[in-house]
Order: sequence, then C-alpha cells, then structure tokens
Amino acid sequence: MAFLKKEEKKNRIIETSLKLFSKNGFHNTTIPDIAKSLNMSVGNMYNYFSSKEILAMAIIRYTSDILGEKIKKINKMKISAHEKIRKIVAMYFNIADKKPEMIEYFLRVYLSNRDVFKNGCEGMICVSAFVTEIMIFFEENVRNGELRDQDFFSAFGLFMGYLGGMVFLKGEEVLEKSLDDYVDDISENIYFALKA
Amino acid sequence: MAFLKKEEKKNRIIETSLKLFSKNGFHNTTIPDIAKSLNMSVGNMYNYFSSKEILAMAIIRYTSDILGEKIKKINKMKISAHEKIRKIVAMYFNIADKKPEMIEYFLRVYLSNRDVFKNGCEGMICVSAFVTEIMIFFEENVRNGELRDQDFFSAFGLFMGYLGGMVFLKGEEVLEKSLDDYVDDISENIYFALKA
Amino acid sequence: MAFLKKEEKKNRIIETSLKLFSKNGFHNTTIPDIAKSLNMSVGNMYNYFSSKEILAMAIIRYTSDILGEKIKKINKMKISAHEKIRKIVAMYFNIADKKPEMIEYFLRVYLSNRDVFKNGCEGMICVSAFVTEIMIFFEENVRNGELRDQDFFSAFGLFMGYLGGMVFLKGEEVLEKSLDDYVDDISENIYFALKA
Amino acid sequence: MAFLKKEEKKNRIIETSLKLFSKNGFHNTTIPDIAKSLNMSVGNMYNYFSSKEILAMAIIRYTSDILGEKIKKINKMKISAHEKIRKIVAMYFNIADKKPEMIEYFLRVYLSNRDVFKNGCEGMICVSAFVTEIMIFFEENVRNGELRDQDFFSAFGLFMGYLGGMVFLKGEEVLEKSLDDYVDDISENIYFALKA
DNA sequence: GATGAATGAGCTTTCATTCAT
DNA sequence: AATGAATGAAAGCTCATTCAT
Repeated sequence: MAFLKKEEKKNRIIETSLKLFSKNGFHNTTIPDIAKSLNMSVGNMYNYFSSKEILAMAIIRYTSDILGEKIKKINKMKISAHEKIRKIVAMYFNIADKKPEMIEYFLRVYLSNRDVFKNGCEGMICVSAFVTEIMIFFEENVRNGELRDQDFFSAFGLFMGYLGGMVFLKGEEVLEKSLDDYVDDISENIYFALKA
Repeated sequence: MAFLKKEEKKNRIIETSLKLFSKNGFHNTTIPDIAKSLNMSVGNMYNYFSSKEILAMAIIRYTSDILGEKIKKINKMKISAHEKIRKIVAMYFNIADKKPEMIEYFLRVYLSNRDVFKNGCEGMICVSAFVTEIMIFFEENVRNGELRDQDFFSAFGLFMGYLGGMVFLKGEEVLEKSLDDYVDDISENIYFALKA
Repeated sequence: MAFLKKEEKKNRIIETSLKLFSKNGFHNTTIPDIAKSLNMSVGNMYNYFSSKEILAMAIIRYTSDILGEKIKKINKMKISAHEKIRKIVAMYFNIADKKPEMIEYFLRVYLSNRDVFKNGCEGMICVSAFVTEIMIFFEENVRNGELRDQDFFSAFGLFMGYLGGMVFLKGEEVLEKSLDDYVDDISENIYFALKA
Repeated sequence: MAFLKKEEKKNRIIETSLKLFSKNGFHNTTIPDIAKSLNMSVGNMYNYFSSKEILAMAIIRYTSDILGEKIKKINKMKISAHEKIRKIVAMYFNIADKKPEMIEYFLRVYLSNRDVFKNGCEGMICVSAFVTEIMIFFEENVRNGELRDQDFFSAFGLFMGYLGGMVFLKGEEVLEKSLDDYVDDISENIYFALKA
C-alpha cells in the first residue's frame, strides 16, 4: 500500500466507507468495520480522516463531484432541453443501478443525518458541484426559451426529489420493473412540468 | 395522568417521540430523552412500546394515517384533478409548516433507517394509508380522463419525491421564500407532468 | 378463586413457581411471569409472598417436606436396608420422571443460588425434612447391623450426590436409557458402598 | 500489562471470572465487577470474550481441562484401581480446598445455568476432557477385572455426584471435619460400590 | 505512517417492588 | 384481597477515539 499516494489512499477509504454507510447507515457502520474492510488499522484511518463526521462530509463532496461532472458533460452537449432531461434521468438511474451506493448515500446518509453534516456542510455547500450543474442546465434552457422561467428551487426540487424518490421505491422493492424502464415516463413527466 | 386511557397515553408517547425523532434523528434520540420529555419513567415507556423499533413503526403508521385521512377528504371533493393537486400540495406544505415533524419523520427517519423498519414495515406496508389515497387520486383521475395513464409509481414518485424534496430544501434553509409561496409553482409543475 | 383459603392459594403459587424456576432458573423467571401463569396480578402475589426470595425459600421447604414424607414411608416398612435403598432410589427416579421440577429445583435453584437462601435457609435448615429421613434411615440400619458405621455425611453425600448427579445427566440428555433402567445398578452400588 | 500476550491475558480473565462466578453466581457477577477486579475497562474485556456467555463457556472448558489433566496423570500410574480411586478423591478434595472456585464453578455455575451453556456446550462437550479421563479410568479397570462391568454413567454419576455433593456440603458448612478427613470413607465407599 | 489494545460514557432493555385505586 | 401502571437502578454491550509502540 506504500506506493499509494496519500490522496489515492483517501479515495480508497472514501469508496469503501461510501459502500458501507450506504448499505448499513451511518450509525450502524463503525470505524472498525471500515478499517477491516480496508485491511487497515483503526488508528491509521485516523491519519487520513480525523473523525467519522469529517469522513462523512468528504464522501458527500466526492459523490457530488462525480455526479456534477456527469451532468456537466450533458450540459455541454448540443441537444435540446428535452433530450438533456432524458440523458440526466438515464444517467441517474444508470448510476443507481451500477453504483447504487452513490445515490443511496444521498438518500440514506446525507438527507437524514443533519447533525453529522452540520459543521462543514451547511446549506448544501458540500453538494454544490451537483446543484450548480442542475442550475446551469436550468438557466441555460430558460434563457434559450425551452423551459419556463420559474424559481430555481421549484425545478431543482423536482429533479432531486423525483429521481431520489424513484430510487427509494426501488430500494423498497415495490417497483416491478427495473429503473431503466422508467426513464421514458419520468423524463417525459419532468419535461412536461418544466417546458415553456 | 391517571385519567388517560392506555390508548391515549400511547398517542401521547407517539406524538412526543415523533417530535424528538424528527428533530434529532432516530439514533440520536434515546429512550431516556423521550421519557424525560414525557415526565415518565424509562421503564414505564416499555409498558406501552416494547422496543424502540416498535415505537418507530407505530409512529410511521400513525403519521401515514393522518396524512392519508387528509388526502381522502380531498379525494372526495367535487373538483378537478388540477384543483385537487393544488389542494394536496397546499395541505402538505401546510403540515410541513405547522407540524413539520410529521413530514420530517418521513424524510429523516422512515426513509433512511431501513433496518429499523425491516421487521414489520417491509414494502411500504406501514405507509399504505397514505400511498392508497394517492393511488385513489391517481386512478380516479386517469379514469375520468383528466390525467394521462401511466405507471402508478411514476406518478407516486413524483408526488412523494417532489414534495419531500421541497421540505428537505426548506429544512436546509436554502429556500428564501416560505413553502406556502411555492404552492403555485409546484402544483402547476405536477399538473403539467401528469395531465392528459 | 375466592373460595380458596389463603393456604391453598399459597400452595398454588408455590407449585407454579416451582415449575417455572426449575425450567428457566431463578434469575430468568420474573414475578410477572409467575403472576401471568397464575392469572393473578403482580401486586396480589406480594400479598402472599413478600419477596421473590421468600417465595424461593417456601418452595424448597415445600419440596423437601414432600420428599421427606416419601422416605418416611419407606423407613416405616419392615424390609431390609438393601430393599429400602432400592425403594428410595426407585422413588427418587420416579419423581424425577413424573414431577421433574421437584428434583430440578434442588439441582438448579437451591444448589446454585446460595445468596437467595442465605437469610432463612442457612445450613440446610430448609431441607431438614429430607435430610432427617435419610439420617433416620442410615442410623436405624447402622444400629441393626445392616450398614457399616461411618460419618453420616459420608453416607448422605453418597445418596444426595449420586441421585442428583444421575438426574443431571438425564437432563443433559447423555443417558441413553430411562432413569428407571438405572435403578438396579445404582441401588446395588449404593448398597455395596454402605453395607456392613 | 503490555508484556502479556493475548492468550495469557485471556487466561487472566478466565481465572478472575472463575473466582467471581463461583463465589457470587453467574447472574450476580457483572461484567463491570470482573473488569474492576482485573483493573481493566469494560470495553476491553469484550476484546477478549465477546459475551458473558462465551466467557462462561471458556471457563468450563479451562476448568475441565485442568481436572482432566490431573486424572490423566493418575490413570498413567501403575497402581491398583483401589488406589487410583483414593488418589482421585484426594486430588479432588485437595483442589476443593486449595482452589475451591474450580469445583464450585461446576456445581454452582455449570450445573445450574443450562441456558447459559446451551449454545456451545451442549451434551457435556465442554467438560469432555474431564469425562473422558473418568471413562478411561473406568474402562481400563473393568478390562483388567478390578471393577465390575456396568453402564459407564452409573459409575460416572457416582464419582461426579458424590464428590460434588461433598463439596456442596462443605460449602454449606454442615461438615464438621475438613474434606481431607473424608478421603478414606469416601474412597472406600466408591471402591465397594464399583469393585468386581 | 501503521498498529490495535485500551478507554469509558452511553445505549437499550429488564424487573423486583410499590401504591393509588 | 386484588389490580397493574409506575419506578429507577442496574445490567450487558457498543464504539469513536487515543496513544504507546
């Protein structure tokens, strides 16, 4: 492990903790659990993240950055707002399928442990990469007339809440179809809701 | 307190725990915390709810029943689907304003502590009162041609996720306006998304 | 239940507690458990036995009296020491079979909860009915020359320990045969050990 | 304490718990009691034994091994069955005198807390070291004609029950003489019972 | 950097006993 | 005599964090 740079090792810790926190929840995942998963000593973990909360905050930033990056790519495409919505929904559900821990972390850790994120992540600052790209998407397409002008958070809540809600339902095993099969319905619904 | 019947006392416990769980989270609220809030001994609490998890499950049923009841009333009104959506959104935000603990419990306790609700509330069974009324709303208005026919969960996820998402944003203090001021925008968005 | 005299009701409580204590152990049997078994309120139980320990001590006296009575009958028979030993062993194993709770109470409650019996049953005083009859048996048959003269407790320990040990082994399910099938072997062994 | 290896420390915990459990009983000895006796924190105890029951089972194995080892040595001696019996009785009473906790643990913890030993020690598996050596003693001396052939458990119950019974009587302070003074009587009785 | 034994406060839950009715 | 809600101390166990090596 000595050949890994400090930053690489931090990422390894983040990836592993992300999975464990998402699967078992923040309070049911212990630092020894994480350390064991990483074949690392408990004490050494503290050389990289000085507390469980600081680790949790690093994870949400990490996750938000990856999601933001993916939306940024979609934003740069030369396609209609309608098509962009579809791509965002498809991308989101694809992640929920392939790397469910990323979405679940939002839903089950970030959303519900306010106190953990209180000192350092207040006001969505730690998910700004993700929020910003949704904002760019929204404002660009309002400007070019494809989407109706309205309060940004009315639109943001729709995206974030709707997509998150569907992933939650999937997790509860109440959906008969795969998330993939919902892409059409849901992107249409979002488009109808927002279009000019 | 002796003049309260067992059922009334259970409800008092539920109401108080609901507030504490919503405010501080399930794992940060201890049974002694709840007991103290109720001026009741820890041991006696266990005469009413035999474990913390069983209490948590009673609360979600209680909350879902109240919400379901309110939607049921709206469902019975002789108004258009468009107006019903507006009433549901207004009612939801009104509760989020007046009794925020009910909505927050959904978001911060039920949604994110899968293991707590695993034995007894699997598959949304404990929120069925709420889900059922949304289902009735949706199917009646599809039948009478006001809403587009689509997978129920595509519609349900929109309602539940969108409204929950807005309340979350409010809780994060990122909304400048009061929830009330969002009723118009959001009910329009939902209507556009679902209308025939 | 009102037609039962106080003494009869105490016996009912004793019989029921005897079974529960024997089956689950003293510490794993709660007063509410006993009360429920008796269809009686917890508070009322305390009208008959003012503490769990006092109940436990009443039980050992009750049990010892019954066993002592049975040995007394054997002592009065006009048969040889050899035959008396056989009868005692057979009687003991018969009880262990038909009312195992009586023997188990000796083994699993009385023997192992010294502190419970400390104030009121010190020095085998609560089992004296049983001990006395064994003593009578022993001394009479020493006097008439059928048994060797030796320290009484050397003989008493043989009876009590051997028989108790066999019942313990039965309880551990390591004996392939029924206790009844051991009567011959064991009474021979005891007789050989003690005879003049 | 850092110079002690993990195994040595486990043994230290076993020795101390053995004393406390024997003296006060399993249910009246708390983990904090044990930890305090060891000048160790409660939490750290759980690094060595993951539950109170697992500790109790480790103790019975430990104790049985030591007793078994002592009988094994006697078994290897080139002396008569009669003399071996005497040595076993003497050894047993010597331990009961010098390390009474070992014998008391059998009597007051192992024998009477069936549920504690249910998962892991069923069917005398945790005392097999001791049982096996008694079996070897018995079978060898049946084979060479010194002891009568009979069901093993008839003989085993005699040893275990008789010796245990005497130690129990000693503990109840009803014996006027020291255990040592009973060696002659009791080994004669056992020998008469078992001899060919 | 790396280790993992050690800490101890804090958690959920239990239960003998009391007492107002 | 009878009820059972109420008490509260104490139990077994957990875990974030530290620190000597």
